[in-house]
Amino acid sequence: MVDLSQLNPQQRDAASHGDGPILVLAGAGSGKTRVITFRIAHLLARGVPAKAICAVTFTNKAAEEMRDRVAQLVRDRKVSDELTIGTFHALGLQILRSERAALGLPRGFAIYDQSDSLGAVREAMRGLRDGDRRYDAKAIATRISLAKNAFVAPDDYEGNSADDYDALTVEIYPRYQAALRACAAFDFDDLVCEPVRLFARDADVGARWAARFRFVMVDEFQDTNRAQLRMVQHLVRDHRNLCVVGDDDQSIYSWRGADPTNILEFARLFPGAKIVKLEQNYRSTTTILAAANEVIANNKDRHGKKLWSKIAGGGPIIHAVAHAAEDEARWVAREICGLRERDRLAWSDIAVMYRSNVQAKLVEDELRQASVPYVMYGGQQFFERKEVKDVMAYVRVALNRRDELALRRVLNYPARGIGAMTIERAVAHAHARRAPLWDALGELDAAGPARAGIASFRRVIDKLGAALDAGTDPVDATRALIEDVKLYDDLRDAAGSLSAAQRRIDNVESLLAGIARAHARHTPLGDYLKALALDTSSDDRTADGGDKVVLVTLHGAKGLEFPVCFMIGLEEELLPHARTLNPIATDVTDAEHAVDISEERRLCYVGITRAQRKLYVTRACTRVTRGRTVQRTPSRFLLEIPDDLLEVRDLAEEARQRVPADELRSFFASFAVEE
DNA sequence: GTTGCGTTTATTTTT
DNA sequence: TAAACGCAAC
Repeated sequence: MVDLSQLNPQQRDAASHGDGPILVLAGAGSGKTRVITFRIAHLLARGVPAKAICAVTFTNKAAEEMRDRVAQLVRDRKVSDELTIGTFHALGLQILRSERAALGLPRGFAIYDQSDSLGAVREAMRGLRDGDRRYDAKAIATRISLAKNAFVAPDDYEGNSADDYDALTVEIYPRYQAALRACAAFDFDDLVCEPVRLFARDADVGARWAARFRFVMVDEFQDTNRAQLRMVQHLVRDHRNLCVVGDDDQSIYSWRGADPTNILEFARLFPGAKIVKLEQNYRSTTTILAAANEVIANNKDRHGKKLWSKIAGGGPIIHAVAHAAEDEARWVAREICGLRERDRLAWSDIAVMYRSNVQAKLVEDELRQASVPYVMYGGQQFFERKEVKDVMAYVRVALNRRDELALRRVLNYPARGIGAMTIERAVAHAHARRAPLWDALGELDAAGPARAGIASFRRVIDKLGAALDAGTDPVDATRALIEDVKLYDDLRDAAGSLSAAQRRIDNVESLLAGIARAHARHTPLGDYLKALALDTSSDDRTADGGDKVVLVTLHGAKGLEFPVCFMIGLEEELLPHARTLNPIATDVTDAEHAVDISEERRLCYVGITRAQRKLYVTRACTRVTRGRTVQRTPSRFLLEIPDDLLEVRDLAEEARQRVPADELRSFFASFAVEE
């Protein structure tokens, strides 16, 4: 039996809830993962088979953590392995894969990641309105993605006809979708939408999946979009055993399609739902929570919660005011050094959080100056590793000749004399006959200057495909391909230095190692490639082993916690951000709709509640923005924190007093460094 | 294809 | 300010 007495009364109430819908409003640090894992363990103990339980998360990391914690609780790996725990996208993929026949899909159907799908949008935009090709494909891709998130089908898209991009999307979205289907490809959003459409289209399949799970749980429910809600609604259609956990006050992703009404209107969506609030916080001091509560209380449209904790101490929140942004960053760096020396903190106990990535630059400079080790979480797109995607493209084509994007990616890579002209002719030929590009290539093979190149391309692909079909070790088959196309020679030629070339070769080798591991697990190669597309966390950015200060955006900080947190740049136009304050004219919103800063406030709330013991909120009075020095106004959110929780530090004043000591210190420091 | 220059534009990001 | 982008020339 599971020992639910380890939980507080509200947690226990939620974890032991039986049949029917339940909404768990879990405040920051209130132990929501604990509730979900105990609930799963409790259901198992009650005799519910593991196969009948499904838990959905947003990230692979969250899914992994959940599975580990359940495994720890039930102490039976066999049982915990039978649970369905994964992201919405992984679940969608599982559905598509098992209904492959009903959908008429080839075994090697493709998953298009963001850059693949952007490429497909570009392709769909070709030829259309050729005169002004200055349209940004990314803007269209975003609209298509948002439409899919809102479960709007290609033919139903309307948008705002006054908006050029919306109007363009009306034309592009159906073409894009048709192109994907022609390639037997799905983008990330399709992984959620298409299963739902299949359920509606095919009653048998729909009934089967409605009966597949007896209990469904969804984490971070405030982040779900319309399409995801549809999927969940279907999965619990027949039994309504749905447990969702989330926090409306931490809804910060509506800009990418999350629909907070899902959590706000849960009781209406699922009549008779039980609602449990988790308000005891096990993370932060009373001071920090008081500040958080005061700030978030200014938002309307919330379920309403007041976090409390038993953790005392930590002192007041430090409100540091610098003259210039550079001074702010320098002070943060020095204070971090002070914390380590005075309070014996590890670097990794400390985080610096900011609204937008550009703000990190000044802090980075100062930390480097002070020799403080740091990592940036999230940051920019991690390097795409072109060479890995190239090899994957070859394999993708070998598994699915219709995967046009992959085909075009490597058709002339490494160069084999197939120029833009030839490709265009082949594409035109294929589209005219509504046939796959691969077949068109076969017909062009007989003539033209690119004849030899096309023939050799088809030969290597066919050879790889045949080898994979024949059950050859996929690593051997792929390695043979790499040799056939002389990939490593090309990498060596293209790279600037020997070490750069070696790194890229190593990247390909680690892909091969991954394929080998998958093969050892009896995972089919196609399945492994699809999983790889959905998995970004295996990249080495999560390598957080080292003791380093963490630099992270407020968005990226959600779900994390640190003993000491610095929230920097708490100024109007930074938080709340200028883009929220003055929506650009081309946007739909206008004077009639007052600007809504509630999501910015939630962002601030998320930041405050990351801190366990000590919180610093800092700002500057002047800052260089776009090459201009501008006067800054304190963030309105800062003013919402009661004064008695804050201790103000005037850094300009402090610096003036400290100048002699500082100069002395830097004098000795320079002495020591130069020897 | 790649380099270089002038121009433009400035959130947040996972799957 | 600075990086990302478009376009022209190699």
